[in-house]
Amino acid sequence: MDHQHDTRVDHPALLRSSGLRATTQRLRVLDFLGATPHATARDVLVGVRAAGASMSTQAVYDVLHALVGAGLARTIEPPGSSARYEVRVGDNHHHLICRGCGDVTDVDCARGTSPCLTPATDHGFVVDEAEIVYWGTCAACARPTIPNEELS
Amino acid sequence: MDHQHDTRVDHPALLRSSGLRATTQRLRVLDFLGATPHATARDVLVGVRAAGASMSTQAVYDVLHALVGAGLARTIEPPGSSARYEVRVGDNHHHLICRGCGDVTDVDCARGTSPCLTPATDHGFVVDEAEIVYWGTCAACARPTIPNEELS
DNA sequence: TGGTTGTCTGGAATCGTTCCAGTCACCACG
DNA sequence: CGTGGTGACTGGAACGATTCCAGACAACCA
Repeated sequence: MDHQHDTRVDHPALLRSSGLRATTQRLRVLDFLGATPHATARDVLVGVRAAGASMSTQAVYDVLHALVGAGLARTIEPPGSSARYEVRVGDNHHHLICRGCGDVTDVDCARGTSPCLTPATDHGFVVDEAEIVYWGTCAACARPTIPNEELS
Repeated sequence: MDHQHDTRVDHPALLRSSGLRATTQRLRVLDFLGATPHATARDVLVGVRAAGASMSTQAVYDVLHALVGAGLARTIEPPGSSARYEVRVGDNHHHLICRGCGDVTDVDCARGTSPCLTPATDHGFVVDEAEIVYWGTCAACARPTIPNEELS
């Protein structure tokens, strides 16, 4: 967990070059997302507040929407989970999602650029992306349960 | 749109063999889903009511959950859309989703059974399914707009 | 036929997300 | 550097999809 992350990115310049204002709130959110991939809006809210910012829920959503709209972030909406956000954009990567705990992990695309796959039949669609979600059980959930642990 | 659909399936027997009671409400929902793939809960509600049933929203959800739980239906949760339900289960098919109108279309898997793909790196996950969503523009949305139509 | 219990009813609640009018603060320009 | 324009945040409220809950109903089996 103690790895170098995007604190070296010039976030103010990044925002401005995307046509956005470099507000304090946006910088806080970008810092947080850089350190915490696949965070929910609530994760972001709690995280930026823990870092000393005073932001409302709405402001968090506003910031996230602005970032996504400018292509600096994107959303992942796993079934049964509130929306998650990541700043890894501009590449064609996919996700592993754990059926147990909901953990989301990036995985590089082994095939190439979008669309990395084409459907058997396109039904008249012009396909521009093939989004792949690998469902399974993560290492933590695959571990045997501790015998003393009660099943709910 | 005038095609034969699952009206010939013995829905009562299907339900009972899955350990569920063959209630009128469930039969209505199965009939509707057979005719209308990828329907939202609201679609189902409106649809079964149009067919003469008097059902509450909660009953619709209860029925859908029971069907999904018994493996007779499954959910699709496209981003930005409420949950959708389909009765095509037991095969490994994928979906085309239109970025414009949200239309969801089934597409057969060209690769085989689950998991039809494996990730470049599994990060410790035991992968059991690779879900593919082909994003693009459907034929209807790809048509040129009518010149008199105002852009909003 | 009657009893059991899964399922539906109908009102209410939850939660993630968005709306909205007013205030604030970034930043371009003089 | 100061200032005005306007994008962005505030704070209260609303919305919609979904779930909760206690009681009534109805499928089904003996």
